[in-house]
Amino acid sequence: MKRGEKTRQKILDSAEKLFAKRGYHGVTIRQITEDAKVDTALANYHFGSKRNLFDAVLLRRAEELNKVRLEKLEEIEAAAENGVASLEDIIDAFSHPLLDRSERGGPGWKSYFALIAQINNSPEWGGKLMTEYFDPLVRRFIAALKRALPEAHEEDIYWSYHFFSGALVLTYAETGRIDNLSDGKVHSSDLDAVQLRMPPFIAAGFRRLCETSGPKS
Amino acid sequence: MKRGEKTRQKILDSAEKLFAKRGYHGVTIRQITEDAKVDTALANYHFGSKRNLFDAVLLRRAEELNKVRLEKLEEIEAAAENGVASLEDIIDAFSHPLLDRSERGGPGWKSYFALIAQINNSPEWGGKLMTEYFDPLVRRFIAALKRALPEAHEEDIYWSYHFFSGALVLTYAETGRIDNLSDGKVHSSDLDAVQLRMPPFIAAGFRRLCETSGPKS
DNA sequence: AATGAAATTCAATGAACGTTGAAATAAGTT
DNA sequence: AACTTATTTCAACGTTCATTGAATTTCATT
Repeated sequence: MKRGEKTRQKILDSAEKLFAKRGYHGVTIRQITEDAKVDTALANYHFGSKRNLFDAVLLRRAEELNKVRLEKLEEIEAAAENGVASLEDIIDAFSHPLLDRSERGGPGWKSYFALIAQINNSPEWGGKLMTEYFDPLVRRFIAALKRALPEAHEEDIYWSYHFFSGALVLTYAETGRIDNLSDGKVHSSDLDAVQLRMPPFIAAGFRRLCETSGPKS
Repeated sequence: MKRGEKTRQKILDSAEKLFAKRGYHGVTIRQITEDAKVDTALANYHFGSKRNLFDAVLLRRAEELNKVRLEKLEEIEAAAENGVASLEDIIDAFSHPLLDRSERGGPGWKSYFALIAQINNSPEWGGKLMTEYFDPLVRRFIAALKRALPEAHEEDIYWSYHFFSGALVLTYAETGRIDNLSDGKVHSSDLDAVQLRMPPFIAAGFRRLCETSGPKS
């Protein structure tokens, strides 16, 4: 490990945690460096600017994420006899790596997903930043979905994916709202419960929309 | 209209627009009052504090929204012969008032929904604020869903609603990401296309999850 | 041990922040 | 027209912001 690397990682960890809680504008460099127990000036020394630090936080885990999701997709396609994976498997390959890391990857991953959930729905970052980090992978998944639903109109695939994406992102936002709504009968932190339910729910939606002629039927 | 009411509304309009674009912490009182073309001090004079102004923005349209959504639900329940509305109708009653106002209600409504989408997925506001403004209505809808799916386990209803909610919220966030992904084949601003597809997609998910014994089948 | 670069500390910068009090203006009431 | 109250303007408050330059310390390499 290089000389300043421990400091760099401590700053990234604190930035990740605080950005996840209050967003980019809701956190100051001073709060981050105080949480990391390092001098205020070190954030700018290591990352150049607050905005660069934000990008570094997003990038750090995005690469691993994209890699493992792609591997999972290729795996299930290789296992399918005709090279076309099932809808349920595609949905699982897309969501499982995220939910699994949020559930069992430690607090850093949990913060990371909370941050992604937040910026995903914001006009300031949602379009540009998310596109930059995740679109190549998503395009690959959509290609798989098209093969799994060969009769589908393209628009129905895109809207179905869009619904899927929204459901998934709200899940790992873990705002706890469903806990209140259900009076404690379900817990937003119980991502294993989601893993069980997301593929059948979403796959059924895809089939209803994409296997019939047009959205009305 | 009372004396300062025009100023109040101009401040609310500008605050709504700017908060939607960059979030609570990303906007300053000075930017808001400059956009509204009023003196800086007037925001504090009329609303007391920045935070109170934020709440006032959220509250302004929430009441109308809750009212019309509840009316729609009661309407379809009254029209159903046994008082139990269909899944598709419930989903439509929940989402249509939102999507319709975002599409045809003018730029203020569009900003409002973008703002709601943003804070819905944030830990800072998502749990507490959303609960405060919308939970009573959501509980009413969940009761209707339970009646439409009498065999369902409660947990499956809550998780299905959760997926529904995530899909809906991402829709009216309108970040434009789906536009890029589809190379312009679909447009995130085409909410009529969503109105057509959301009820069948979501209803199929509900049925798959809630009409079978457990999530695995 | 000496050297030199990298990392860290310290103090300070100018700018912008939310908020406020006092003065000025506008409008409704008598 | 005089009075009263609500609204608006103006200037400033103290605080905090991201960032920086210079001084100091740390550490790997000689």
